[in-house]
Amino acid sequence: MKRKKLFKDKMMNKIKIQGYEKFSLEETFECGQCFRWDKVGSTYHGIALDSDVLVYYEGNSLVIEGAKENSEKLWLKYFDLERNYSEIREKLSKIDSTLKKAVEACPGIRILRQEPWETLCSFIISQNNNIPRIKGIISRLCENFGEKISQQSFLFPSYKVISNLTENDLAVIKSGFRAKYIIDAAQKVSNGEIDLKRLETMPIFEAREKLKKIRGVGPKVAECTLLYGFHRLEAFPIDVWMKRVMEDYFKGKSPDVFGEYAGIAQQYLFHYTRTNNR
DNA sequence: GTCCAGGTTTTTA
DNA sequence: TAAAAACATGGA
Repeated sequence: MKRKKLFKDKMMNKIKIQGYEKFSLEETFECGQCFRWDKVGSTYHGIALDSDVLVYYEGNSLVIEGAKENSEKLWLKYFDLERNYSEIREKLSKIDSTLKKAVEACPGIRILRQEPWETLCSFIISQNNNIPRIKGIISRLCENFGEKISQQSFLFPSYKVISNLTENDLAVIKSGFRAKYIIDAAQKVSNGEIDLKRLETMPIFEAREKLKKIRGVGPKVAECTLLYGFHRLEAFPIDVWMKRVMEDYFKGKSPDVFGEYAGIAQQYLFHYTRTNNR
């Protein structure tokens, strides 16, 4: 029985990607944009694109083990590997010397294209919370209400499913006061009040206002959702860390100084100050 | 026991 | 209108 499973694992579909430039799994997964990727030895285990996968380097290839057949294109998009980041890094480096340092400290970061609903829900959970606990809550949310896709893995539950739950049902995930926010978000998406499809292309200022109609979604969560869930690279989330960065290095300036890639600039700066202050 | 965590809502002055 | 306090939970 166990042997059979092992055999099956061995035969699992593997995708190999080459030709990416300065991409780092560690910098990308540990920069605070995602909560469902975990380091396992020298690999990362995660659930994305409806698959339970292991990703790692093999020579100069990036391997995605467990990916669906013919999903290479989707994974390229997921990791944003088709975008010319070296050009963006150069552009950003010219804007400011602190930003230049931040860029050089973690050039392997990519902004993932995560599922919009999962991202919205995850960042609602993130408020006034720490990363280990955010991960725990999300993992319990998936185990209790998501579809099981393998021995240990569950998909992120749909908004449809969550929209029919009560705060009491959600007690098992121990999200505290955030439970009612999660349900409100699910209901507003379910009943069409919030149209995720339209948010993708809507002018960003309108999209912000739409998202903030959800209880528990303020400027920070809205901005994170736009950047990580909708790949709106001009979105610029400001949390306690970024507030400090802005105070220290960009006093009196607006995020506009970072231009169309403000979100990517934010990610370099966020990772830079966090790793330097520990 | 107290403080804090990738904030937001509610209450208070 | 702006500034505090409250909000659940768990680890340090």
